[in-house]
Amino acid sequence: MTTQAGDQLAPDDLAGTLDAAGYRMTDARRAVVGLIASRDGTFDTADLVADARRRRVPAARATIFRTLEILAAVGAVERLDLPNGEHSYVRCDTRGHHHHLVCTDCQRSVDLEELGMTTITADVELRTGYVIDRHRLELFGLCPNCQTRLPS
Amino acid sequence: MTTQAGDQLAPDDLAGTLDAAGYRMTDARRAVVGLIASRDGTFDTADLVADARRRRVPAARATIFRTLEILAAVGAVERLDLPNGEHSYVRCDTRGHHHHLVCTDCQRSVDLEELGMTTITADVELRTGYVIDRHRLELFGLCPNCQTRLPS
DNA sequence: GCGGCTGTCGAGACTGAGTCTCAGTTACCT
DNA sequence: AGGTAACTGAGACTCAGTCTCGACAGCCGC
Repeated sequence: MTTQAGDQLAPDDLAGTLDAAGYRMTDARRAVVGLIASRDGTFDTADLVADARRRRVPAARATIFRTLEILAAVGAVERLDLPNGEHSYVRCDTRGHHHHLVCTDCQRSVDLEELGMTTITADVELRTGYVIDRHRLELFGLCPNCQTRLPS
Repeated sequence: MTTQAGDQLAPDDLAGTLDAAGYRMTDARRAVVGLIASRDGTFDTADLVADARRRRVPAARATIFRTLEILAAVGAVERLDLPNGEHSYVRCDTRGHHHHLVCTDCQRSVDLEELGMTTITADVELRTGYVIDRHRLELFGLCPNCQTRLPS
């Protein structure tokens, strides 16, 4: 049910996913996927651009943005908004509807499936008359590691 | 428990809130609060800037941004991220922890208190070992009005 | 294996939300 | 009423994200 942030967005799977969705597997895309795979936790576009430059990976800024957009579209990556207002991305190790629990210290993230939100949304629909078709839930806290590392 | 988006952020209450928090009540701030009060549903900074210009309200762009920041700090307004990635603000008719349910068509918003998230977060803590100290939950759907207005 | 069609790429210009600066103004305390 | 610190407006600035366009390279059919 939960997936550790370590096991992976296998680049090969992704190639298949992109292919199936009608996208070409190019060097630049492979490179960006590689950069993302080597990241732990959340990251933003500036991180990737810096990584690409540092590792002399062939991927221009615009391409990184474009690839991220595609990866988000196929659900390999998700855009999220940190509590501080910045927004960043996380790898999704899970496909389909899920949520993210992000460590506010080390940024490491865990995917969470099925949290019983349907009960809550049904209740809200009943109370308000709205028909709910989408929700965004993000959880933030300290991961076990950071808890021991940072004795509050 | 739910609060209709119609009854208000009374400007006077707000003056009190700002005062208590050590902020001065200036013409510009009163003006911005007025603009927000006359808005229904979510809005973004561009909306307010346009309103201010149209209504010849004395509030410069920078001041609108600054005031919005303060109002968010005192909880009179909340910044949220629409499903389309844009981000905007909503008036909070409720103080303290609550969530927003936003109509994806007319943008009208309803405040929701206590949705039983503690059960969920406790469960997640148990499963993951994280200590959760914050979450963001936003619900999107069609309000009763728009449901009848837009026979799908 | 080889064109050719088309999707993609890189580089850099562009856009626009949000921030910052600074000199002038104003709310509020005494 | 006067002093002071908070606030304001105007406009310069920043920087994430988008767009453009000529060059390039996957991938399909032959």
